[in-house]
This record gives sequence, C-alpha cells and structure tokens, in this order.
Amino acid sequence: MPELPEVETVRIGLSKFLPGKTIKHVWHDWPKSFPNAPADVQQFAVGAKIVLVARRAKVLLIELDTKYTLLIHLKMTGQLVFVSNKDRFGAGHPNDSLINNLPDKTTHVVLDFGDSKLFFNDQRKFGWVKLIPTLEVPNIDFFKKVGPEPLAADFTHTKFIERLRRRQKSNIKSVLLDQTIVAGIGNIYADESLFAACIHPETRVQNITDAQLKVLHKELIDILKLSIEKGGSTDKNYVNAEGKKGSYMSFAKVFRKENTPCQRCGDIIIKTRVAGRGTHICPTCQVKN
DNA sequence: CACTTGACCTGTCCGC
DNA sequence: TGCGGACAGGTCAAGT
Repeated sequence: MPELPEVETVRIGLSKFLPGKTIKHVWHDWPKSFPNAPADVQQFAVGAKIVLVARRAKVLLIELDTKYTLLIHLKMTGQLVFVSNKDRFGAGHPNDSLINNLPDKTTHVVLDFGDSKLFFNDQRKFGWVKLIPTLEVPNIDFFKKVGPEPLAADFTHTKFIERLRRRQKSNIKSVLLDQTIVAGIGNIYADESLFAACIHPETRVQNITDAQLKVLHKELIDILKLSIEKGGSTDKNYVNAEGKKGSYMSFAKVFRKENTPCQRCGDIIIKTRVAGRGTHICPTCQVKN
C-alpha cells in the first residue's frame, strides 16, 4: 500500500501542481480524517498559499505561507488526487476516469483552489490530514522517533547495519517494518528486498552476517528507486496525484506471487505469516539460519 | 525489552 | 441469495 515509493510518487506529482495555489475553501466530512479542523483551518489554511510539497518517511508535507504545514498520511487506502477544472468532463461522461467522478463516497477532505481541487480519498479512513505550525513539525512524536531516509545520500550500508543491529534478537522482517529503524519500508518492499537478498524474513538479525546485510541494503535501495521510476505499486487502491496507477507490481518477484514459480529457482512461492503480516517467500532461495 | 494483540475502518472473498 | 468471518496492512497503545 502507500509506502515510500508511492508517497514519493504522489509528492512528485503534487509538486508540479500545488506550489503557488491559494486555498479558497476546505471541505471535510469525517473528524478523524482532519482532527484539528475546523478551528485552525479557517485561520491558517483558508487564504493560505502553498509554498512547497515535501515528504518525510510515509508522510507528505504541504507547507503554507501562514507558517503552518499540512501533514498527510495515506495509511493503507489513502489517495491524494489533484484535478484541474478544465480536465474534467463531469460525472457520467464516457471517459469514466477517476478524476471525472470525484468527489466520491471515499472523499473525506477537499482543498478547493478555485481553478482546481485536491481530493483526499480514503476508503478505510485510517489516513489523516493535520495542520501543524511549521516550526513544530520536527517535534511531533513520529518525526522525533522515525529513522533515516533510505534514499538519502548518507544512508550507507554501515549506517544501515548499525541501525538493524539495535534489534539483534528480532526477526529481520519486523525490523525492516519498524519505522524508527529505517523510514518508509512497508510490507511490499520488505518482502521484495528480503527475497532479492536471499534472506528468510524470520531470521533473527543476530544470525545474519554483515555481508548479507550489505546485500540487503543495496537491494532495498535499488528496489525503492526502481519502484519510484515505475510510479509505485498499485495493488488495489493506490493512485498517484493524477489518479493513475503505478506499475511496479508487474516487477514484483514475490509479493502476491504465491503459487507461482520463483523466477530464480523455479520452486513455488508460498504465502505465510510473519510479524502478523502476510509474507511471501521462496522456500528454496530464502532459508532461515 | 521483545513480541503479540487489538483498535481504527471498509470492501472483498470464501464457505455454508 | 445472504450472512458471518477472515483478510487486506500503517501505526499506536496496551498487554504478556
């Protein structure tokens, strides 16, 4: 679901459209989707101009010129879709694309810029939009705890290994999913990178060699970069800022590939449960040690 | 401290 | 056809 490559793809899209736009009106219909609305929204968002769009971990940051920033987390089924008025045909048009039919029943927040709108859709309502003073953004609990960006230039294999070894007794998959160790990895890229590095997801970190972790570091970065290039993974809900799906799933080697042959050895990919998550493994390539 | 479970939600699928 | 239950998986809180 939306992990680092998906959120980064949305950021790239929104960066093309949002800077310079002025928020004319904010609509929302579900308190938990926008917890500090409406009081602060009237004061610090309506009338504000968007300065820039950034990302940290799986969180999008839309900075406003009122010294406030909108933080957005898509969680599992969130979408952020930008629609320009001139691109719409109207509901019911033969071109039945998503953008012609928004808002729909999953839409919970709309930022209206007059000539265009940004729709926050979220089928399961786990995601949220928050308005926070820009200076306080680094001090929110999540950002104080979250680990380094895996695609940052200074994220060396040495740093990666040092951080993973803080959880020597845990299984490697739980550690990859732990946002305080490394930011941005979720279920898809944990499974894909562990397969690429030939590591069984239940292996304790202490039983994995530095050489293996160095391979995992390289494979993880390559996979995240490739996925961004392909516009992320669309399993069910995910779309980019223009309402379009990502194509990385067609490059995935194990995720949702259970009962199909492993591309490396021909054995059959299995689906099991590790760390409470659906987990995909090649039983021949990935052996516990 | 490591690890698991439940909560937050809705849609889909499977078995009866 | 409908109905109950499992499942999907990001994050946090609470429990073992």
